Amino acid sequence: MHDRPVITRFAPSPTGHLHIGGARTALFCWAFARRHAGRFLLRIEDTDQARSSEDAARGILEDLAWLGIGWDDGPLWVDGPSDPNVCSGGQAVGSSRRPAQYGGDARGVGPYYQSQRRDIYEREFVRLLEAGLAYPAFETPEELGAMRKAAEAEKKTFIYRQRGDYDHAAALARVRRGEAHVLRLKMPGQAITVHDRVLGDVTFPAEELDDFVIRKADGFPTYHFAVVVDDELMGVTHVLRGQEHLNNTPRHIALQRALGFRTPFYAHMPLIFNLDATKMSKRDKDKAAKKAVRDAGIESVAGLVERLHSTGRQRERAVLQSLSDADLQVWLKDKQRQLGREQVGAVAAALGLKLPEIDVEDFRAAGYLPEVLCNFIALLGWNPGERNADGTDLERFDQAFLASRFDTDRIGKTNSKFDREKLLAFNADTIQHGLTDERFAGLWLGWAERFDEQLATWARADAARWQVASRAARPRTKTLSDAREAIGFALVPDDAVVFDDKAVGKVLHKGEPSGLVVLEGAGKVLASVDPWAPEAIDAALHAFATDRGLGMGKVAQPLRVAVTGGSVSPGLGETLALIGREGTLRRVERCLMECRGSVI
RNA sequence: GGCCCCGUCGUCUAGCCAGGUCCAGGACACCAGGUUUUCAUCCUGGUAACACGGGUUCGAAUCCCGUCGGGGUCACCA
Repeated sequence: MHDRPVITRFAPSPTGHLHIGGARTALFCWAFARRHAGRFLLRIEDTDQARSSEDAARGILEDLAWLGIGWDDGPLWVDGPSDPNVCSGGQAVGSSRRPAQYGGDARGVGPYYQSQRRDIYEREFVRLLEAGLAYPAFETPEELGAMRKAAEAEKKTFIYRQRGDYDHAAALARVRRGEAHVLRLKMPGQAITVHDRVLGDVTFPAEELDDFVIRKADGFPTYHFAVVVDDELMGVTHVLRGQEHLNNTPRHIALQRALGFRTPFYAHMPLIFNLDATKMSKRDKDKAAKKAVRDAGIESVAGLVERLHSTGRQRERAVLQSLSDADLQVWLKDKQRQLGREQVGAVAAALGLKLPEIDVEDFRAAGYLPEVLCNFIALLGWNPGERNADGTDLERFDQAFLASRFDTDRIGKTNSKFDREKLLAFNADTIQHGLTDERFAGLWLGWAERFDEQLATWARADAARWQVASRAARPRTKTLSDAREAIGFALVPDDAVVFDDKAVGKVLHKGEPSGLVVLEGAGKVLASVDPWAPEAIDAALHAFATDRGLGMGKVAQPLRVAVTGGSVSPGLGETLALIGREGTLRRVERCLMECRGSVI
């Protein structure tokens, strides 16, 4: 076993989007395989017929691909990320932006959907049954529930054991007659020790181990069974998974022994929680949205749509309108009731609410960069233990670094809390110091095309302007989604600029000469600036300021207020360039009129 | 409740396995200054932790035991 090539696997169940915790598990499995020149395998555990869906499976593949966590074996993925500028880590597809291709069945150990492997499981069930290592059990769920309750009444944990009068031949006969039944594994009655690479040896006493179900009444294998069989058949050597699985491991080992399989190496990773120590759950988003609607005192769909109107988002609008007032009421009153993902998103958009990010898709929509997200989650439970040249701890790294250093020996044992502030700082740092303007422009556009149609349209209308916008927004941007705020003034029609009273009072009406006087003079200078580009505009304005013996602030702020309505914007040259000469002059003119007309 | 895991600044962590160089280092956040045409960036400085109690030892954040605290798990879900 020690000389077998390393094979790790990530095995999500397709019941929803990829959770950030799952992403870390996948990343670690991927990194471990890379580090040991092995293979990383992806398997879809869809043995729960009721909850699994093909859509969810596809979504998970896409999330992984976006993160740059490519898999060697598994479902084929050739579409590639829909975002042409997406960063890819690890087995990078390179700067040529070819579509990524992951998966396939080079070793011939597929299929990788468990629902397609039922004949394989069946063979193994028969083996166990014939060897007397597994047996049919006929209790109904109701009966089991009663037994559990009875045990509880005695303050004991219910442990299922084979009945003393169990008769294998008779049981098999009942099965042949077609009686509903499950299959259970006969536990060996001895303590089982898990040799864990993170936690060390962990021993579970025999009394704690029950004869658990390995095949459900519907004929599907349980998770325990499928995972053990598939890991063996697919050659998995190292199982890295969350600590919540530790208690399952003795069962898996018992199963491996019964089936004559090898036991892989195990490494159970600590868990990730919210900052407030609650579990990171999809419900968090629904909760936040519900609270916001209640706090805003909104009771009808129309009330929500009205809020949305000002921001002009068509998609969210349609989503909201698909809701009825009755739906909304029921949702508001019932704590348990949850809205769909799209609906929650639309509600948040209407209220200008930032939803807590839980799934990979949430972080993507919020404008986090995939390589930053990977960097950050890698640090939750793992640390390279190296220093930078300046003596600080090395904590910023890319996937290539992870792939070259990652191992189980530096995985920590303690659970961690997900600090979004630090993630945000990482993201901001990468955007501001780790990207060129060109690359940022591409990433931002890719993001807009997926999440902000209005911005994307504006971007496509004028490529040169988009370059300026990117240059202006990048230094003030922490996530791709807030870059828009930095240049939002440019998307507003010239006559719709709203002048902030405070700003007007402070920079236009005060001073000697007053802001308005300076503004008028600056406007005249601007009329003849050529070319209309940031550098030329800045140069002209500096000359103007020097000429009048004014500090730059005295010139910049009145202009800023005149063209954006407020006192905050990117550099003045960029700000004016984005608005255009015509727009700038019109805005200055309009400001002069309005503010002189209403002298305070 | 049974079983299992864990316990260093508010948060992520380095240090622990091979006890002294640790009155505990870094990062994020926070606070105070500085640079700057606004904002952001950037620079400088600061506050802040070995859960508690016993051992072992010349010496313990590091080893042992106990207490307390947190988490996981107890399904025909994965």
